[in-house]
Amino acid sequence: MSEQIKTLFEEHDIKFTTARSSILEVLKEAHHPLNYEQIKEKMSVVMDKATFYRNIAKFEESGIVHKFEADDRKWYFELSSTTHAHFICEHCHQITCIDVDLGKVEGEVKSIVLKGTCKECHV
Amino acid sequence: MSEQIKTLFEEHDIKFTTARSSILEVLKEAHHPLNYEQIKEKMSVVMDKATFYRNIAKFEESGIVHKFEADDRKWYFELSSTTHAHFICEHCHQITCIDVDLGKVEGEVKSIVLKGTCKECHV
DNA sequence: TAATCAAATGCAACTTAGTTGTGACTTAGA
DNA sequence: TCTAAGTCACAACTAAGTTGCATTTGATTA
Repeated sequence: MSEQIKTLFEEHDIKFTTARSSILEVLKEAHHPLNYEQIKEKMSVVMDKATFYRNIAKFEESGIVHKFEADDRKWYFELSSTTHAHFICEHCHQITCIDVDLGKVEGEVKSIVLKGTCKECHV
Repeated sequence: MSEQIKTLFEEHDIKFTTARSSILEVLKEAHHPLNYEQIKEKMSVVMDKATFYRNIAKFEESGIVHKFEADDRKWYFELSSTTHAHFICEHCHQITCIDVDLGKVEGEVKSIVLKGTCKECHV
């Protein structure tokens, strides 16, 4: 387990378990949001989906992980970082992180999701 | 039925039915996106959810209606108009339409969803 | 190191928005 | 009015995510 992840557990007063570190390990390696299925495939340990979702909920509560819905009725997860936008292509379903300048928006924005056709799929 | 809706059916070569006009009537009156339950409540006729979703699918195909997922695992529908953003408050779950200036984004953007805390809920 | 106990896990059953198959019924057009 | 193509209601289904509960695990204390 990486030092970075160990520190996350300590900072947020979360009990260490192999299941939890395995989830965070995957999210740390990925550089874009992943859903349950994708994370499951990459994880080194096998765990029940109930365990997965409960741990994700814990991470969310602590602000370690951020989640959002794409257009496929699935939750996508990523390690929290500065607020940035996600572009979801309706054709290839690829999710990419992008920087956008919103200008002024009233209220506090926590997530931004754009949908459409990415430049690869756009004719 | 309003002339506007009658015209929509003709323009898009969609067969007229009471179920269909009832759905569009509700969407026309609403000035923000609604989900199935909300539309059902407001509709003057009773229809099966299968009928509802199949008709919505038809409208989408024709580009009359636009849909997106909020953060509650439900689809929200509205009449298509110029591309604008939706702000979903994580506290009061109110969905509001807002104008944002995205600057340059590669690809073609069809929908923009912002989530966070609206100014009413923000302390 | 062993005992303790709150917290985490696995399993199975459940929830629910949305989807699909099918036979009966409408609608538009001749 | 008659007919074919399309639409409808009903019921059964799908699947991501949730919940209850008995068992296991890991941080803490002795």
